[in-house]
Amino acid sequence: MEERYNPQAVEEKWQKRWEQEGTFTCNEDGKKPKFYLLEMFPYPSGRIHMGHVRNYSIGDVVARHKKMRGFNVLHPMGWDSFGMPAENAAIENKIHPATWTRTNIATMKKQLQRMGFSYDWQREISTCEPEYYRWEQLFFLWMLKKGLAYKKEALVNFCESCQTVLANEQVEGGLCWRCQKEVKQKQLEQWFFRITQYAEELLTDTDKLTGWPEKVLTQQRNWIGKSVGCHVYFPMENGTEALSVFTTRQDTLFGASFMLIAAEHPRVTEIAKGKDNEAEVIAFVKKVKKQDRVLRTAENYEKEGVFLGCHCINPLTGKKMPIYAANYVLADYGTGCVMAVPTHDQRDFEFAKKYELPLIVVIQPPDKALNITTMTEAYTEEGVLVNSGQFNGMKNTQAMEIIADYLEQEGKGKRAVQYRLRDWGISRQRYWGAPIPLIYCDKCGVVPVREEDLPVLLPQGVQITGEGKSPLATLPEFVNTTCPQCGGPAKRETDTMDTFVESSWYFNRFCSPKEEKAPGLNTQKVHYWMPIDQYIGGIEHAIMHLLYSRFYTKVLRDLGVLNFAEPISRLLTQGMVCKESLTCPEHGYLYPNQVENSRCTICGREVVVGKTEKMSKTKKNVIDPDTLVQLYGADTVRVFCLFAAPPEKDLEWSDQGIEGSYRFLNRVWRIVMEHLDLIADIEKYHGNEDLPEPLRNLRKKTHQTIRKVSSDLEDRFRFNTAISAIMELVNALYLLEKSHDTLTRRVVRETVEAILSLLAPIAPHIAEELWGRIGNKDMLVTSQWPDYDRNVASEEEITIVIQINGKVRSRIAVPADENEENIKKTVHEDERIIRALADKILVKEIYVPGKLLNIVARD
RNA sequence: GCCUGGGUGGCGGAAUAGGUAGACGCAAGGGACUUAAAAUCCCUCGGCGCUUGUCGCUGUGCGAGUUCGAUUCUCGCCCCAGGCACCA
Repeated sequence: MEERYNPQAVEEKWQKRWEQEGTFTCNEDGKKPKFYLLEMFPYPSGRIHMGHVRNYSIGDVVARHKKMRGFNVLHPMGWDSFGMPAENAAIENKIHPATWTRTNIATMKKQLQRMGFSYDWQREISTCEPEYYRWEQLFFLWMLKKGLAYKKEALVNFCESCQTVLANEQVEGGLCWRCQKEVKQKQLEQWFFRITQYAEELLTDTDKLTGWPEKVLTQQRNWIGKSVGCHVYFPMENGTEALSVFTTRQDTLFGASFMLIAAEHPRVTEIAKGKDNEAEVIAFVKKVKKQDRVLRTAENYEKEGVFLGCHCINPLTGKKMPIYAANYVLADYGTGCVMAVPTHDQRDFEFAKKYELPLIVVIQPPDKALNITTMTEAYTEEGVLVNSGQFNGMKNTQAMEIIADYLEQEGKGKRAVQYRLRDWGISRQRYWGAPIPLIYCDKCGVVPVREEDLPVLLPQGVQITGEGKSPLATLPEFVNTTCPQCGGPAKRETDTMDTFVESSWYFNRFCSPKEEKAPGLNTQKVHYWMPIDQYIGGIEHAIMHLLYSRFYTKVLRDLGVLNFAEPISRLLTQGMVCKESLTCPEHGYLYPNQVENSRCTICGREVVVGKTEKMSKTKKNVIDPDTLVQLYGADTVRVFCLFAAPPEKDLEWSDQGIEGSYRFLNRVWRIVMEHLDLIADIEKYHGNEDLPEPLRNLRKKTHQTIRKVSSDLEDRFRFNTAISAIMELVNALYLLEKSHDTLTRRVVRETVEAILSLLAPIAPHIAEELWGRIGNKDMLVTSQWPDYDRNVASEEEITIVIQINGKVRSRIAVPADENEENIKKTVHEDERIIRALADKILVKEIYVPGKLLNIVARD
């Protein structure tokens, strides 16, 4: 009896071999072209889930394929190991974040190794270790020196009952997730990176990112949100400091009939001071501060405001404009003040109607006359200026520049560019992050930690309760220090850095993971490998992680560390693996294995099936691949993940179908074993003579499959269709009758080799095993990707579709090089076409070479 | 709400430059092999209709449009997902 496919044995054997031989260890020297392939490193949340497996299976196919294509491939893996879940685990299970994190890393590393991914594990990094974050602290100091890091007040979510700062994720419907009390906004001094200084470069460089998906670039451009307009100065009637406004609609300036200031803007309380309704204003400001920032500016959100008892002057009309504090204006965009033009802005229109404020039409549409008493909505289209003094009669689009010129001449305004992008707040009032290396001295102020004193280590002995101030602030031995400048007593900064900082430069560190000299990056090595040739990760990182990484790269360039401006040449954003979340009314989110017959296994209550969303530890809607690996082996899991959908598409998880992938690998195993004795010691066919038809067809299919799989892997990243094609080739091989004839054996050998080579990046273990069994001495993983012969792959006969008025009526088979004239002749001899055209008049014929002939006919 | 994507059989998906809709696989049904089961192999498989055919109509979220021809392009709508600056 033939030996059966035993994935566990095969996979463990080859994983050991690859490790022993250092197959995936790489270095800089070598004559091959370099290829840096990187997948987004995981947060070590506990166990690998299907989202990771999908991401890393895709990456591994590319890495192994590139290796077979002759590239010197860098394919590293590491851990984005600072973050909130470690602290949550500490609160829940009283386990130290470091212990929890390192245990998770060990587990997940084992899981990844069992998947057979081709990582160079010698380069493994973990961002929570001082060897990593010490350089980040150094970069912080350098950024501070350049003014790229600075401190300012900013709002945080604060729960007064827990006395702690909450992440957005920890606020559920405006309430604290732990105590259900109302969450307040609190002003805190926080550190920021001046990403806005790079806004223009980040924007213009998107044009250079030709290897990025357009949708990601569009999202980044919109996020940066450049708008071109003017600052306009509105003098106060009482002579105090004029209000400066940013507008992109200076053409509507004559229609500005009132002024709006963001409720949380410091100017609001200042202006209202001593006014009759000061108390009312203060109450309003308090109320708005509680409103959700996102909702507040929504189009259909109730617009609210309060009169500040004061006017400013329209600089062009000289008219008095009442000043209101409003909820739909944001303090941190533009100047925080907006000139309201109710006739030509919908939100201002609604506000004006509500508070009975004056309307002035300044743009007249071409087809109708606007009337302020009958208008039901703002007119936001183009038109001709009216009520606009010397600019009357101009098209509003033309008046843009002219009015801007006028404002500049008169000193009443200035052209200006505004970005929606805000500076990157990096302070976190948390323990499990990189400490910000600063010291506060009563005498010297803010003093940077001396470079030679880095790293500022995270202290170990800490109690994490989820309540009270930042954990570091509770440790006197950490907080109390001496000032590096004056030697007097001083206190350390107790905030840690946003974990996005670590992931903004880790790809550089992979190039010299053990570098101990400042700045932790060996320039020669980094410049050999960088930029990343192919980056692969979830679409959910389209904006923040990828934008921060681009920014940080430009900063490191300007700090003289790097010599390039963009870290990623080609980007593949994979869709998410989604699954519905399950919640128990008593126990919250549940893992799939905590549910039986739609009941919670802890308390027996009925579970609520939530919406389908990306797999995450928080939602517990994760699938652990281990059981699948145990059942079917890593190769099957890899094939299944790749076969289920194209990489960019979201994948709603269902384990239906994994049997099919397993069956396919079994079919591959069996067909090779069946032919083993016939093909083991024979050379593959590579001649030119005329073959009998079944062999000719098999060869054709073989070469077509090589062509198809090559282009699917290389150009299209369509692994699902690549696998389909290999399946078809395997099916074709099954249809061939076995024979001892030498020619057949040689052609079969060619096909089998092709199947195994094409399968090598996708299901590497089984391919490697069978490759050895058919008598190859060298490993498949380091062998060459197969070539195809165009002539062998080409079809000698093609099908031409015949349509009448766009509907398929017949098909004819013709030689591939048949000319149009002969095809038309054959078509008109086709019985079904003759019948269909019997009572019709031929109008015209459209011939698409090699594809179809459409006959347009009428009755 | 805003920004960005997506929607094709019972299911996952295919159709690569506007040109054969449903490749490949799953599930289901029928059959072969077997004492039996598993495994394997073969057949059927979008819907409706009939004269059961190399048949007709219909069909790619919904409604319109452009075109000889639209899953593909344009406009409007519905639904789903991602992001919205402290989840990573």
